[in-house]
Amino acid sequence: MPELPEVETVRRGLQVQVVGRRITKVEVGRERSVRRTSRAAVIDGLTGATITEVNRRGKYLLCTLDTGDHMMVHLRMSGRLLVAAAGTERPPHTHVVLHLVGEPAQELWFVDPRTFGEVVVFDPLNVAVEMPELAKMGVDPIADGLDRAQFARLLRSRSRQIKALLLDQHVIAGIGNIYCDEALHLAGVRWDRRSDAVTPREITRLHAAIMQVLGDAIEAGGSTLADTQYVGLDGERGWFQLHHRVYDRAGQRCLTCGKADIVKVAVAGRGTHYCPRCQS
DNA sequence: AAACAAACCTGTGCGC
DNA sequence: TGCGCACAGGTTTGTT
Repeated sequence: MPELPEVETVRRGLQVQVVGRRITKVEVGRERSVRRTSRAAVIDGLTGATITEVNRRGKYLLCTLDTGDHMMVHLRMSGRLLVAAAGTERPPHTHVVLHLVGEPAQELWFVDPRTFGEVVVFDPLNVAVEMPELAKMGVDPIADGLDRAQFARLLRSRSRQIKALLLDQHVIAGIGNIYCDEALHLAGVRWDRRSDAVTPREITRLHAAIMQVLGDAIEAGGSTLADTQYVGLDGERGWFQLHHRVYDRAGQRCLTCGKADIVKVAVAGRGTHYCPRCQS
């Protein structure tokens, strides 16, 4: 579910509401959410610790603790982080709860119906062993910055369908299905173009489209679809879905040309939305 | 190397 | 109203 803009929105919420507060108690319900390590490792690693910093790399949230350890949270498809007053009734599928000191006392909930997401406490000195995917992650367009020249080099480094390349977290980190389809549409580039055959003019357009879509979506607090799966830390909805031009609009008139209908096809199991007239 | 398909889970929406 | 199937924002693994 959450892509870079949604994760960034959560990160900003954590920055304001959770940084500097000590964790007094930790509850782990479903062990699957902490499967990378163990229930004990997460409870022992977090109890008594204070989160001093919250960073994001791609779709990974990385919290620095005053103990020297780091806490990684990945929301995958259905994960949510929520802050609520201590003692508030918890929603179904609340698998990890961090009790935060303060007045009033609050709790940070990790809620995840599909249980694809995870919470990991690890020693950053052992990152290569405990979180190997972090070392292999590609450039984050927002956190690291991504200029046109570097983007052009990434496109030419492989010969793949452009959509597959943009979704590959080892190449560019943070773009998911929604923002990929939206960026390709804005740039007028079809999903099945070869990455190394995109023209210089198209590279310029696609680079600008990616930066704009991600930036605008962050400003809008991400996209909250009809199922309301994604919400921010306080349960607030994002509104970028109101600006979607192709995602989840199959069969509807293209908002760009006003003449063709949006087509949806399956590409490697992912729904892919595009305008056959605007994108070539 | 690239492109699928399947796997991991649960919930929801749709057609019948 | 109820049932069964398809599908969902992600990522990994295995197979062509």
